[in-house]
Amino acid sequence: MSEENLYTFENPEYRKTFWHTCSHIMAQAVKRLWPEVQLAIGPAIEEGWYYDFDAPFAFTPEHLEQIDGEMKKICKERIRLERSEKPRAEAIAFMQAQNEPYKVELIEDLPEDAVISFYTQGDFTDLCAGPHLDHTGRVRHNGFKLTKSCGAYWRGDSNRKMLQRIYGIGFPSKEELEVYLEKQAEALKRDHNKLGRELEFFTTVEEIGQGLPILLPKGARVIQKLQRWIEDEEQKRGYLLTKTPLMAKRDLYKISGHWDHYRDGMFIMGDPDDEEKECFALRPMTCPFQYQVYLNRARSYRDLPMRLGETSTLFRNEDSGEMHGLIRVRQFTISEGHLVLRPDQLEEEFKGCLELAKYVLDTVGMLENCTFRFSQWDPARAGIKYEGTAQQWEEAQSVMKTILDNLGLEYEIGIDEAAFYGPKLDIQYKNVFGKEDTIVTIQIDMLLAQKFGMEYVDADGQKKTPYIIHRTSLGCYERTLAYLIERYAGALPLWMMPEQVRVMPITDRAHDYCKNLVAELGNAGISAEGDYRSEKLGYKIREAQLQKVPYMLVVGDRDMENGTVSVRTRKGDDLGAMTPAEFTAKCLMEIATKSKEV
RNA sequence: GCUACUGUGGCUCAGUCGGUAGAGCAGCUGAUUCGUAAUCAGCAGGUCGCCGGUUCAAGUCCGGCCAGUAGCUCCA
Repeated sequence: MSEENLYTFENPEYRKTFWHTCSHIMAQAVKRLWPEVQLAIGPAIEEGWYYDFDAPFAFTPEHLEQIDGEMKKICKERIRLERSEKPRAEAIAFMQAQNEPYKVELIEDLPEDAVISFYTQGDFTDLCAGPHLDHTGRVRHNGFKLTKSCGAYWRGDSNRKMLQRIYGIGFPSKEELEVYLEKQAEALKRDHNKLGRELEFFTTVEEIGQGLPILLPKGARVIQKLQRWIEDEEQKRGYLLTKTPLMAKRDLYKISGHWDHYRDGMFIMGDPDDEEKECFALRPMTCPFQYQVYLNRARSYRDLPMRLGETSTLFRNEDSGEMHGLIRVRQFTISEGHLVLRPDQLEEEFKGCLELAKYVLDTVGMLENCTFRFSQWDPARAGIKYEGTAQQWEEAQSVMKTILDNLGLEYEIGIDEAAFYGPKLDIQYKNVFGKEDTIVTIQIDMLLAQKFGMEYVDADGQKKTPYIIHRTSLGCYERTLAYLIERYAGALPLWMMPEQVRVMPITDRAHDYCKNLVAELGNAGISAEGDYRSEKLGYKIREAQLQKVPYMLVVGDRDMENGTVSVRTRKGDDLGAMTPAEFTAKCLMEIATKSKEV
């Protein structure tokens, strides 16, 4: 990067520095307004910055306005930021004198030999590693905005005090800020939780409960199309379909380890502590159920790889604050699968799983926005969160690393993101708020086969323990539907739309012609509906457009005379007149190729 | 689970200082038959999330619960 580009927003380092200085300006403003407020931490983040405060009152929008006003003053004052260092004891004494206990704790936790640096801007000094801009005037008084305030635990620990976090975003100019805010507002219009309800894909009902959405006919139809496609695709790739129970006695979960590691996350029926009486739990995952398929009889090395697939409904008792639309729910259905393998098949099969996942995500148009995360264990939580020995974990993780590196896959590493039985490759997707969730996961498991006594007789006559891959292909259907709604702003590709064509007679004279057309399209496998209300054409078009119906077929006297239909797309393109046969062929072609056009 | 905020017909919202609920869209009925984003008229629709308290009187004030939103924590 050339010298002149160094100090521009193009440079991510500069951007972080800019936002970090913004966070100091915000902290200075808060301290000027309310000296009793204590400071925690205030970093730059991916988009903007935040600062955590411990205040004796709750920040309201009015407080944020006051802070904003004070920040503008600080920008105009063009205060220089000066770096300084203090020895450890002096640094602690300084922050104690300032009555900043959180800062004291931060310093105490630094290694003995750490350089402890401070940044001072006028009357405000903060513990900080830097770097920073040279003076506060670099931030324009109209180039930033405080976006929200909310609670956040001190040091991310839910057992410690909840502080108040204020988020902000800023740019070198007012115009850039406005462009950003405009883009944000546009993104929020795609929010599946709003659009999905408006378009009647799903709804929720208070009496049914949190995280239990009702899929309305349109949403149910989309999911049905996705499921049929995935089940067929998996069958082509050698998967065997299974159908296993939605619940089991606690005994099963004791074997799998879920009783010890996941009991709080399960819906339990019966008294879990009364060993005399039967106790059931709804399944939070499919693994131990699908393993029974393998265990049904003795297996030979010739049976492997055994690829088991199931459209599997799961139940997880998420905490009440976690639910979100269709993205985080308590009951959902996933494209679940388990592959039982010989060690020499692991790499090939893992590749196959990844290829399948990439193929389906690409087909639905989501792959380009996915990122990959190699989720590893945290040795510090061995035996608490994780089962198995360090040796087993090292082996599983190194096998996965080799596979990923051989594939040349770009990924980031997530420490302490693994499953309790093994490392994962998670495919992540961001919603309109920028929040990331796992859409697809592929996991290597070297532990559970042994727990369940799964074996195969190898060519040498010896009994051996297989490896297992846990994986999804399209992931959770509810979550995928949510992301599809956001990705396409509700205008899903033709092949998955519940209503693909709407036929619109201009006058009553065209009703019979249209009814015929709807029936013919239906026979050809195209979902079509007719709008026979005595409304004007513009009205019918507007309504179909708002409902994102891909094709509108307009039929008037002219079309009836010529034996044609006038075709219009939801994008607003007029494709002119064509014969019903021509239109049907065009439509069927686009459905068959799963086209993303229209 | 935690912090903050929100809850008025299917949807979007109004409702003053506490005085007994109002509009638009959607729906229904009728008229209209109109060629590419809203035809006109009429009708109907609400225990103001639920429970309790204060008060002569609560949509409005207070408490609890339920549900929703953002974030934190969690996410096999």
